[in-house]
Amino acid sequence: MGRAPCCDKANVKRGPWSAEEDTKLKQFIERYGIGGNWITLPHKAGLKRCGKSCRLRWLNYLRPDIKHGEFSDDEDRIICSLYATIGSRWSIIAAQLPGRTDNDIKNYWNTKLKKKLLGINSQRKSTATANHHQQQHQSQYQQPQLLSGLDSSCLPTVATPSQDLFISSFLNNQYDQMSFGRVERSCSSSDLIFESYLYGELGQAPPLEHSYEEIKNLINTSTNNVAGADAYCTSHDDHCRT
DNA sequence: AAACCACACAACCGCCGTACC
DNA sequence: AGGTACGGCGGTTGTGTGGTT
Repeated sequence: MGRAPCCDKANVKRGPWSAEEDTKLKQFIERYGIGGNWITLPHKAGLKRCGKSCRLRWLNYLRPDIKHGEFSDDEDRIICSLYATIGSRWSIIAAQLPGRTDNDIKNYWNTKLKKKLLGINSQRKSTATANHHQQQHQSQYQQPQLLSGLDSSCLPTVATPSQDLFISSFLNNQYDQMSFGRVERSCSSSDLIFESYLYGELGQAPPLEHSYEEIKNLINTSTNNVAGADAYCTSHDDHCRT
């Protein structure tokens, strides 16, 4: 038997929030706080929404300290560095970027940063199809824009059985537990550092122990290797094939 | 001008850990 | 000790928008 649903789905509004709902939620929380219970909050606030939906709306959009707009290069670097170390632990990554939410970072990674790493310009599918061979050529010789500009000090050291495998995994977020386990476990970075992330004791991305020069160099040639193995991301669907 | 397509981002879903009874 | 309710998380889906054909 599964758990009881958190709300009566038939009687709650779903989909995009209206300005009026935003105002109601914001004013209620500013006046009374969350009150320790998201499930009862919508009823108290006069909203026909699921408590979880209210929580998400507040945390990801309405909170006063939310930072909207473009990610800076520094933020890019921090995200890349942490992603390489701990994988898709968005909440932990978000904890290192004040004003950014896990959802924000996750979306940013999936839609922009991953492509930026791959050095793929956002091109229309039709163009991509028409220029498929040309793109393959570009992906082989074009340096990944982000990593080529990275300060190696911001990058973690990662020791994996196969560096090529790491590169493609890093780019595609496909960590394989059977082959090399979770990345933070195979890192030479200590568990202590990882714990620091967890408990938010560091106000900024911690100094990482070693240079990532080797990985950086590999990244520079990775698209060559990856494309050579026919394991590249298509420009239109983010799905990587091997 | 309309249809189509891809992208960006908001929102939802389902699972997990934990606190509480 | 076991069950329940809740918060939090990551993955996925839905929707609006703008560009292209």
